[in-house]
Amino acid sequence: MMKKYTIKDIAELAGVSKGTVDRVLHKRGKVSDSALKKVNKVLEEIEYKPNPIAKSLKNNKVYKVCILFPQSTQDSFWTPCISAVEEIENNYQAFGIAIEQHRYDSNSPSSFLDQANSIISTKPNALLMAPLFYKEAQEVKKNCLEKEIIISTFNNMIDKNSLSNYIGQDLFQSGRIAAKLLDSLTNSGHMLIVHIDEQVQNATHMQEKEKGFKKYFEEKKESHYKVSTISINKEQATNYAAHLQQYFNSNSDINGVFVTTSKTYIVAKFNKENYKKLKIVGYDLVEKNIDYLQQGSIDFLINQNPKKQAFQGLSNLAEHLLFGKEIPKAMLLPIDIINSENYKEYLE
Amino acid sequence: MMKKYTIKDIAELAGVSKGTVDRVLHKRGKVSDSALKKVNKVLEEIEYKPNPIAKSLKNNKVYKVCILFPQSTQDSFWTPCISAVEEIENNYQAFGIAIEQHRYDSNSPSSFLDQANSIISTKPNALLMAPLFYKEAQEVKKNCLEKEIIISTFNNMIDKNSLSNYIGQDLFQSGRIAAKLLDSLTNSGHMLIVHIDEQVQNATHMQEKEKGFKKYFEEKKESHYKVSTISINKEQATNYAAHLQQYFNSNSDINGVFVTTSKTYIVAKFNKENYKKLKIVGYDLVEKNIDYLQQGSIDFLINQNPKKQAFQGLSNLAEHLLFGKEIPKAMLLPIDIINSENYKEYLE
DNA sequence: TTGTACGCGTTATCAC
DNA sequence: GTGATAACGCGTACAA
Repeated sequence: MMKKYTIKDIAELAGVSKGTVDRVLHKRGKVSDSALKKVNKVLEEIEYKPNPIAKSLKNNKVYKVCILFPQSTQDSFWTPCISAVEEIENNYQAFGIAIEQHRYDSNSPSSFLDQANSIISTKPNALLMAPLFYKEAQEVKKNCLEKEIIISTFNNMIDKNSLSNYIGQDLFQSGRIAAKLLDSLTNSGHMLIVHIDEQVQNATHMQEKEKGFKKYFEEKKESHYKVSTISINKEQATNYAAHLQQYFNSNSDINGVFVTTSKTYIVAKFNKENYKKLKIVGYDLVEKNIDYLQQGSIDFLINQNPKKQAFQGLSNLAEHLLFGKEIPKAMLLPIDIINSENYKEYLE
Repeated sequence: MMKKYTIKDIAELAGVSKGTVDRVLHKRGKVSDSALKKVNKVLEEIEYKPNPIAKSLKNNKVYKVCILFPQSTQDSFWTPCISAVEEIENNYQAFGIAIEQHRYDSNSPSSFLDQANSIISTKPNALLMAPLFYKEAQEVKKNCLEKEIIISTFNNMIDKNSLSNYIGQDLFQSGRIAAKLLDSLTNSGHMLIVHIDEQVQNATHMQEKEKGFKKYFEEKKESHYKVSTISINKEQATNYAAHLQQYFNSNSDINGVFVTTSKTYIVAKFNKENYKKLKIVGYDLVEKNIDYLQQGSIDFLINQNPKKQAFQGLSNLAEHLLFGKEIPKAMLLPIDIINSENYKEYLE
């Protein structure tokens, strides 16, 4: 409950003026040797931390932070990001942070680019985005740098040297986790990786997961494991069940399936209605997946936690703008393993 | 980037002085009808949010927040709390929050009480504690209330009606999670719950977990499951292996074990060296558990996340003291499922 | 090279 | 009832 040391205190202790202390602290020069020594002596004895509240008091402006991610009508994976925005607004609105939410069509690179450029033209202080399209994201990044808009990305990385304040998960490791889970669920040795219904833009995503998955089984020494991969794209989407049935008929030794996207429910539905022998591990707490998780048709889900990603990203930006905190170059969030009993707490 | 509305703005718009606006906003009375109407009219038109930074500027004091939890020499479960304290210090020291860390002997109720009372006598602004001892905790709580010290608890609850700002997990649900995990790992029907090496004070903890575990199997319809329970206390601790061997010899159908404490490694060690057929689910990311997790002798760990608990507790207190945010009466944190592939991100 | 005065938004006090 | 003013801690502009 003691008092905090302020510049004024230091000035009094050193027998100089506030201005002089300020010049010493900020190394602006124009200080006599004798004054410098006096101030430094005091600074050594006490521990001075500038008050960030007072610092930011002068900023009577509203910082505009924009967030850009896909529409959730197309993929409910993104829905939780909305509540992240709401929470951040509650926390930081009074401090002068205004969040603007923008969405784009996850099937249209040009929609992403248009939205991003329209945001940039309004000159926000910072932009947090989930960039599905690599090439377009590069351009957006360039435009932001030009206009001195701070840029952060979440869920999808746009450069490996992390120059864009990435918040997300280690996708390779995430594939390993899926492998370990299926390994503990099954005893047979034939696993299937299923890529469902995603566009080219997510290729890196799925590839990383696949690599991690395979790596796990390669490392297992007593390895009698076999890993196969199939991709199902939109064109075949009219009849998933027939497609899957056909595949499993000729590969009846498979009993573990790793679905690399949030469309896990498609395989779960097939398994529940037709096949009934698969152990399934997939991604994300979307409604349909949770249904099958509760019914026991999906064994585990891996939570990519889009809400936490967005929340962290916005937090980092707000704290930086308000209090000058450094933005971490890369934050790898934990990868949550979800089963029918612990999903609830992760939903909110 | 627009300007924020301040009291001064409102005063100008309403044609009154700042003081009058202040009296209206804080309902201090002593305002004429005409002035009241003018100010209220402006307030309806614009959206005014007081600036919490300016509010707290006047507080040129250091708030003292104490945290009290068991020594980690006795149980490394508590070690991560230290880094929670460090992170909070980094975040809030400059705002005028000082954290004081205190520890007690987890085997000694009187040590807990002594430490707590010694803390209280220094009159901190708030106390966050992990109270292992129910009776003593009641007394501590009473003493805090008398001295107007804000009290919060983490990891262990001291009242069910949540009058003490509890941060922790749903232990019943945590038992259900363990059950589901063992259910997916084994096919036989005999499960064993092992309570190891804990004192009476943790009885509630372990009972809740046991209840949840049993409930899960009761609910399973096609239930050919059997659940047994054993407790191993300190006296028998000299020879865990013999003790366990004896039990399993006469219950050889058991192949799933749920250990309700962080001493999970004891059963894992026995299994690795002597028995080799158990699937094991237990608690907490302590070093020995992680070793066995990596070796495959423990299948899953449930993370009670003491660091996050402590971090949340301290955050809540700091934000309350600095900016007047409300302290949640109860925060139930997610219950993390950990395997050999995802423990790393949860450690830091 | 140094000291002083002012502004930021809020609140409390004091004089009218 | 009301309005003017000081104070909080920091940065900065300006005068000495």
